[in-house]
Amino acid sequence: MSLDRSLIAGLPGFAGLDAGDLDAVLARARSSRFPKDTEVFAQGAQAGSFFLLLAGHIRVVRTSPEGHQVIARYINEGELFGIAMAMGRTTYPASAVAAVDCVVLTWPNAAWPELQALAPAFGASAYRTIGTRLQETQAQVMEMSTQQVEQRIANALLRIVSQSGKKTPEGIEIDFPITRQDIAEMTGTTLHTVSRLLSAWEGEGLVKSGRQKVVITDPHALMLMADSRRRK
Amino acid sequence: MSLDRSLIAGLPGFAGLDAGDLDAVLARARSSRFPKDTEVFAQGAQAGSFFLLLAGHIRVVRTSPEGHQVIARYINEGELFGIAMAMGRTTYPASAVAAVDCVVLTWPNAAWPELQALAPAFGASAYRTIGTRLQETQAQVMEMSTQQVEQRIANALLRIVSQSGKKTPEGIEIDFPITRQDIAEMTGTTLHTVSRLLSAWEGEGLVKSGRQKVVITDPHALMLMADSRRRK
DNA sequence: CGCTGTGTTGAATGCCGTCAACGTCGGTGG
DNA sequence: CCACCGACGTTGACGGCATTCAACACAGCG
Repeated sequence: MSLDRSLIAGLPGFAGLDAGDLDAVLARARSSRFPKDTEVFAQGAQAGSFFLLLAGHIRVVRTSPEGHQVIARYINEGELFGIAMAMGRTTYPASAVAAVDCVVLTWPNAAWPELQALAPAFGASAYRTIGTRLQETQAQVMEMSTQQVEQRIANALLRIVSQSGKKTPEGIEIDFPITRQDIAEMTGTTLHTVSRLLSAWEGEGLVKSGRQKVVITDPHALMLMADSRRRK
Repeated sequence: MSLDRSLIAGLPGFAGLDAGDLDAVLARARSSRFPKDTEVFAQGAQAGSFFLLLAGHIRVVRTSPEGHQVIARYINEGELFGIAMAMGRTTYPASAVAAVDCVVLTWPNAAWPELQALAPAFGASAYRTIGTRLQETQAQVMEMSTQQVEQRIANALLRIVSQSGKKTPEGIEIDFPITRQDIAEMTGTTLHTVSRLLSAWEGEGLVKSGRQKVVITDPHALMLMADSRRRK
């Protein structure tokens, strides 16, 4: 058999399935590799499949008619993505780009009902995922409405490291390449402002940053930064 | 029987049900009236029920720990709301406040599986609703990232009238009371800025506004305003 | 060795938030 | 009926934060 059960056995959507069920789930899937900076799917394209990220990190990007880009979220290992179909959509609302080399499982939309039948937890888990993302996105709207750029960037960094942080001797590091521009597109600001802030924070010993790399050296101080309310 | 089938017969989630099924759906529901400015449910409260708005308009408000309020959306007649439960949540992530006198159907969470069994379209419709809201919220993030206040307000007004617009001799009117403050909380700005903008637009003949009232007199011109890109 | 992508930093502009004062409408109670 | 009061709305002045414009530095790569 080409795909090993252990790839998905530990995921919440497939908890409690026996070996045969897991094999049946995998039988409908195709595994593929996406090199860094390649698109898994493109915004506006017909949504014929849904995906599960086995390894790597994926950037979900929305592009406005005017060409502005916004990073809606990062997908971590083990997460579903591109589940437009479960939301009753026929096209993908955003593009998915591999932030590093990635391994992805792909199912055709037709497999959705089958997976739900095989794994009762699968549907619930998927819908919970969507619910969580709605929550997070609404929280982001609140942030953008009420917080200064400084705090939004601090929050964004903390959110990333909490999900994709790698401990190093110097602190917690974001374990995929991320540019100032990326951070700007996550927080609705410009790379200039991000650069200035990171430089300032580096001077204060909160972070250490380099080319496409950010290390949080003092998470606690950054958390203070994140919710020190400047506004009334 | 206390509730009439015609209340829900036309809604997408209950399409194609016969009279008996409709009665069964209604049998589990309770109808209640919420006077203007009363809460249907409160942010953070245990989510024991979900709701359908039969008549009126409801404001969904999120309040930050610091006391900032943001209007996440308005609920229109015929829409489900407070469906935290379908997203795997146990508390409501926002408050729902009646913008005018409202009539609301309430089901206990336990009725969710029953409704899905009775009306296969119900589940799909509900999940499509959540998907749509995720979409809209992400679009809002894009707006806030890339557009000026002026365009965000124009877009917000157009979105409202497209859903809750009432034609009048003078133009299209928002058919529930809405204050400058409300518009500010939808767009992440201040009531001062909204007031200035509306005054300016009134001078140019785009809108006519009064106390808790906004009428769009020139929708086309407002649409131009909405996506005239100032930024690069 | 030049080119492209990334990052830094300074200076100037301007949008929009903040502060402040006043005007107006509508409801309420004497 | 009128006076009062609170909620809502308007407008001006000021200033700060972040964008914009610009120039340079540096790394990686063909």
